[in-house]
Amino acid sequence: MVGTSPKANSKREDIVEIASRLFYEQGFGATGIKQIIDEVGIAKGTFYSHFQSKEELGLAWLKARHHIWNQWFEDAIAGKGSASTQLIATFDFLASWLKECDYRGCAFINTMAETPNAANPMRGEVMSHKQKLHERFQELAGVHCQDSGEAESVSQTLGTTLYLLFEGALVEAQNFQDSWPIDAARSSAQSLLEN
Amino acid sequence: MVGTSPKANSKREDIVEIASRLFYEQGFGATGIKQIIDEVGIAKGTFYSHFQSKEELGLAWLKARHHIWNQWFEDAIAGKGSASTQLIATFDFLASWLKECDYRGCAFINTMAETPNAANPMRGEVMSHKQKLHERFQELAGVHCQDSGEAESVSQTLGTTLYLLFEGALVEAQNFQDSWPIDAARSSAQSLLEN
DNA sequence: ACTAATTGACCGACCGGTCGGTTTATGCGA
DNA sequence: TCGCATAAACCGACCGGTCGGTCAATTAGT
Repeated sequence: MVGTSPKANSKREDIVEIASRLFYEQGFGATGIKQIIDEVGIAKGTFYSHFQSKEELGLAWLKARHHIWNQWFEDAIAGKGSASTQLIATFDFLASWLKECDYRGCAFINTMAETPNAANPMRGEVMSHKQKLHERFQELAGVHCQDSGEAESVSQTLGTTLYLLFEGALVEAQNFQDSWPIDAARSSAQSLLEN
Repeated sequence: MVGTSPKANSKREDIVEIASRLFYEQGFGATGIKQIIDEVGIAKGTFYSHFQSKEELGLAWLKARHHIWNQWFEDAIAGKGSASTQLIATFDFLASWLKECDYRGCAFINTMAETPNAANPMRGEVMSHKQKLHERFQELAGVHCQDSGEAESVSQTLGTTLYLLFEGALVEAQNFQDSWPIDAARSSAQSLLEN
C-alpha cells in the first residue's frame, strides 16, 4: 500500500479529537492525561512522543476548535441574504448550537475562566478567537450600514453592540441552561438593525 | 471580659474569608484544601470539623460572594439620581470593579464554566445570583419607563437587553483583559435609554 | 539486524478526606 | 484557690487515589 489506503487519522489527530471532546465537556483542568490515553487506546509514553506537555495539547485543542467553530458559524449564516439577515442568523445559530451541546457554553470563555495566570499561552488563543469573531461582527455590520446608507462610524458601534449581545446571550444561556437569553438578544438585535 | 473584646472572626469565618480569595483568584478546582488551611493556620482536621466537604465550603463562598458583590453593586448606584442614571452607573461600577480585580471576571460565571455536572449544587448558587441581578436590571428599567412614560412591556425588554449588555461586557473585558467592551456597552446603553 | 514506535511500570507531588491522639477551655465540688 | 473530670477544639500523620511526566525495555516494521 502506498500511503495507507483510506487515509486513517494520524495518531496525533486521534489524540486531539478525543482530547477536544473531553476538554470541552469536562474542562481542561478537570481532564487527566490518563483518561485521554485510555480512550485513545495508547500508552502514556506514546502520548508524550506526540506532545511535549498537556498544555501543548490544550493549545492544539483550542486551535482546532477555532477552525471548527468558525466553520459552524460561517455555514450557519452563508447564503442567508442581506447582512442584517445574516446578523440575525447568528443568534439562530447560537440557539441551535448551545442546545445541541447541552448548554456547555463556549470552550474559549470556559478556558479563560479556569486560566487566571496571565502568562498562560492558552489565553492568547482565547483572545485571538474572540478578536476575530468581533471583527466578523463589525464586518457584517459594515455591509449592513452600506446597504442602508448609514455612516461608517455607526457600523463600528453597531458591530460591537451586536457582538456584546451575542456573547452576553451565550454566557447567560449557559448560566440559566436555557435559550431565553438568546431569544431576547435576537429581538434586541432586530430592533437595532431596523433603523 | 464579657464576650471577647474586639469580636474576632470565628474560625469558620476566617476559613470562608481566605478560601473566598483563593477560590476567586485561582478557581475552585485549582485551589486545594492544603493551601487554604496553611494560609488560615489550622490543621486539616480542624477544617473538616467546620465543613463536611470542600463543596460545602464552595457553597459558603458563593453565598457570601453574592451578598458582598450585591453590596458593591448597590453602593455604586445608590443616590445617583434617576433610574437611567443608575443604569449607566452600573457600567461605571463594572469598569472600576474589573480593573480592581485585574480582570479576573465574575466568580459565578467562572464557577459555572468549571462545573459541567448539572447536579452540582454550586450551579444553583450561580443561577440564583444571576436571576436576581437580571431582576434588578428589570426593576431599574421599569422605573425608567415609568419616568419617561413608556409602556410596561417595553421595560421588560429594555431591562433584559441592558442585563445582556452588562454580562457581555463583563465577560469580554475578561477575555480581552481590557475595559473597552465596558465602554462600548455603556455607550449602547446610553443610546437605548435616550428615547 | 537495525531502527522507529510503543509500552507500562515508575517517579515525586498533590488530591480530598479520615481518625486517633493531644492540647486547651470550662465547670464544679471542696 | 485548688484539683480534677469532662468536653470541646485542634492537631498532623496517614489513607487510597490521581496528577503530569519520565524512561528503560519491548515490540513491530523494513
